[in-house]
Amino acid sequence: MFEEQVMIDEIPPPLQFGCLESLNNNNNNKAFLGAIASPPPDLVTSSCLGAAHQLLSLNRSTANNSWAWGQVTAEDCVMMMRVGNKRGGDVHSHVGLGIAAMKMKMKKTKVRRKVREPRFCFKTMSDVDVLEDGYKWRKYGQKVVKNTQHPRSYYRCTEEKCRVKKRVERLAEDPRMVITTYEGRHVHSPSNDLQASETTSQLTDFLW
DNA sequence: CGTCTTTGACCCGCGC
DNA sequence: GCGCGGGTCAAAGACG
Repeated sequence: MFEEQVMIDEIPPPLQFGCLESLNNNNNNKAFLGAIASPPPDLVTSSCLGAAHQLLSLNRSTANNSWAWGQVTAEDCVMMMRVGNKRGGDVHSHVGLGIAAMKMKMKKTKVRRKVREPRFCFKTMSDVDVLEDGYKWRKYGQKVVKNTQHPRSYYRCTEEKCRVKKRVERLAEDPRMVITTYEGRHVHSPSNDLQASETTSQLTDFLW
């Protein structure tokens, strides 16, 4: 689940993060999650500035269907995330939330490295592959990945100038689980009515 | 007719 | 250098 992106030479102390919002998705078939925490200062000043706040981690609390405060390790600096879900009739239940732990590696030598967009992923149990997240996506590719039975789909945000992408694939071990990986950050607000109808839409500014 | 999906080809990074 | 595999492109087709 964790994606190795870049490494950190110095391991900062664990960071605290908290849940910004949590709704039971039985509530009108909508569920939003959000979490935020500060990136390690040394990352912000690094040449990997864009990636300094892309580390995500979230732990599900026990039985009350909410997202609890948790501790982020050096690898798991949480900035923010948002998971939207609005599809009448479809059954989605967020049973787990993964992290694309963006680990920054600041090599002492000058190694040219492709700058990667912020990226995170999460796992959702769902009948449908593409979860409604408030943004409009255009599919631009599909690929069968080795050692998996299910193809991986590639989507790009349809908004002009927005370069956010997402990958959607099903877990090989459990086809009921959908793994969605977002890459990049939206430069605009969600496009559909999901946000407008959301009672806690004031959080949207925080979230992508 | 415009928009979106499909799908084979192509590109490129990485490991050997 | 070569082959493999993941990611992207783009033409063609489907659909509303």
